[in-house]
Amino acid sequence: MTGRSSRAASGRVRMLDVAREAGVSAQTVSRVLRLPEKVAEATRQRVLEAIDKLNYVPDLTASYLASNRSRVVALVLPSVSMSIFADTVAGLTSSLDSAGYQLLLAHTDYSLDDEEAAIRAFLGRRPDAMVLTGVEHSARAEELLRLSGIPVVQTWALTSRPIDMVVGTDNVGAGSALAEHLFARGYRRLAFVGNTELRSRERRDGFLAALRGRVPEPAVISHKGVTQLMDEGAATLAEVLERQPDTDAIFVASDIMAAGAIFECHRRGIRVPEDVAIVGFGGYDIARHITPSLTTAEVSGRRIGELAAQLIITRLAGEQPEQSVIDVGFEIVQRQSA
Amino acid sequence: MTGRSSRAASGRVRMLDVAREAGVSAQTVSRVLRLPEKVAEATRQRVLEAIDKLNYVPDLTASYLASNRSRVVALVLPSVSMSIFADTVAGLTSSLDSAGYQLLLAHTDYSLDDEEAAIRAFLGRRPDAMVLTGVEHSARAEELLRLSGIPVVQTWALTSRPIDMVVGTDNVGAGSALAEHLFARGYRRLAFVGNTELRSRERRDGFLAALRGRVPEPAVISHKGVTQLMDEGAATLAEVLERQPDTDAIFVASDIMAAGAIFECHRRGIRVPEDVAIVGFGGYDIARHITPSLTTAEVSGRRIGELAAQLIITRLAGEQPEQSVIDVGFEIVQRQSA
DNA sequence: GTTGGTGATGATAACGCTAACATAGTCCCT
DNA sequence: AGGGACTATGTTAGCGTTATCATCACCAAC
Repeated sequence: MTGRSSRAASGRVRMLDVAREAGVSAQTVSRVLRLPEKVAEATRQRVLEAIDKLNYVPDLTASYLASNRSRVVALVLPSVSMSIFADTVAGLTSSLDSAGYQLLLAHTDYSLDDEEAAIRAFLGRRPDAMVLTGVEHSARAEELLRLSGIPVVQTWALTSRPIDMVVGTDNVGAGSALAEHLFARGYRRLAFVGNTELRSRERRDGFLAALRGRVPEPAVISHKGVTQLMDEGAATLAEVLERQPDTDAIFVASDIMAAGAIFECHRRGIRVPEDVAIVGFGGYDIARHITPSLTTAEVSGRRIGELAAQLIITRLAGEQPEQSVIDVGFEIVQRQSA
Repeated sequence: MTGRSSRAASGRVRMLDVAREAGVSAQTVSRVLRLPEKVAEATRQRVLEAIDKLNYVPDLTASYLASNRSRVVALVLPSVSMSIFADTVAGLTSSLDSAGYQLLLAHTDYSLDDEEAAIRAFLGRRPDAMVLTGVEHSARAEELLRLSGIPVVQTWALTSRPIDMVVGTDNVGAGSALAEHLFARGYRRLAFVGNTELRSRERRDGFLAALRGRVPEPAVISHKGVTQLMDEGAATLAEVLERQPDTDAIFVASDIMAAGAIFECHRRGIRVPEDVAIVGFGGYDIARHITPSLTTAEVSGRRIGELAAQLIITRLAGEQPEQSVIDVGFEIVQRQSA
């Protein structure tokens, strides 16, 4: 048996093997897979049987090379301990799956350098589109994305000058809405707990701006950890109470951390909201379930994912979406904790 | 300008463009990328400058086609609302990233048919390895994986006959260990809450087997939902108490659901563990933080991910790992809830 | 000064697929 | 009966990379 006569060197079944089995050309097999309505019923059946018999799995890598469509969407997340982004991923995949796209995943550990590396590595896979978290990226990363020419969706935050498209919420607005909520309910000695990401900083800025001049300057605690959110919540609660013992309300920039803070209050015998009120951000399951239940700014992560998928699908179909900046909004949900 | 003379039809920068810019052949550019020590220092510098200047991003798709190595690892999870699997994903990616592999992700919604579809789609991307969750798969899926010839790691459960390799824990053993724990602490009117997956069924079987003949047959509640775990936990608690009002201890097959059950107890004024004791499985953050803290069987999801990555890397380096079945064990951690 | 080894680089032929064009057959209209 | 339109299928030529082998310059050893 010489050279490529049957199963090529790799030993894998190729389209040509299927074609021979079915007595047609490779192109017809390709058509059965991609444009079945263009192939006569009888031929199609024979080809499908051959595919089944030989356990043929088309090589999408080669398909990309020939057609320039990879049917892969790349997703860059800050962290894969993604309780926080799980809904977004779910919304994204459920929409993309049905359109035949697959998901390539990377995480950045909240570092712009790591993000650039991830984006660079992703571009080598020639994805049809890319989804990023946040709107803050290295200049080089933005340049590479622009040059790549693929649709790019930034998520969770908003910006008037997206790389391409953006689906998110107004973090500054959410921060000030929560500030107003706490102020209206009579809290005056406030504190903010968040991390160093842009989104968290925006919530802080909105929070502080809304309160400026009306209450004493709130304490601001910033933490860098990203993985053990509940632990961080517990630890920062302690820090807040040490730095500003008369604090009567805390805005914790994530529900998971806020839950950690509430649990720490339980352990210390601090009553929520009587001794200290707590509000969160996100709208995760635990906010509804925890006792006391958590007042929070709800954002639909799932909807962000779905809209991002929709934008991508529209663009890949060659159309222009109506808007390239979508604000999914937020809702202040009042519960027991504040 | 005719045909391929400079930037090909796609408009993208190819290796050949870099080669021309640097005054070398494409093969030399390829070598700079893959075997830099084989290229003279001066040449290498020129090539690197050209790459930088042209913003060249190598096409890994074409690279795969030529070299038969994709440097992609595919991961199939039951659900991407993956609070449960987040640690495994983290362990997996941190090990694989540094080895230069990228991660392709799909979810199955706990359906074997969906899993088969995901596996089939993945194989088309020609991953260098595949990681599955659980050890239960459709016959066709197993066949496709065997035929593909790539390393396959099944995770979280154990089996003596893996498709290829497996890293997990003894779910039956964990179930019976928790049963012994509850029995030793004097609980006699027991219940089990889990879902229909094999891993959950194994925990149930171990639990029931350990108790058989020693206590009245425990109530068994099975649920199918998979996304809103805390909601499920709350709902099934209600169901347990209705079906078997004198229940004094419940084994809930996942910490997240167990937390949901504890929260429901708070709401109903049921004291844990005085009125009803609760134990979970997993060892997630919330088990430590919730009040009362949750007694559970801890399994290191992160370690599962790391070991899976290690097995893959070993195999892709052409070596044979010492064991193809790795039991990461579990640890019964006693806390306040039982 | 020939031989042979070594190190750096280049030329060519795949890898498995699809786009684009080519061909042959069929049907219908005038 | 001839022409045009359409349908079903085949042929050819890449897509961007790397494996393999070839080439060439240089130097050491005899």
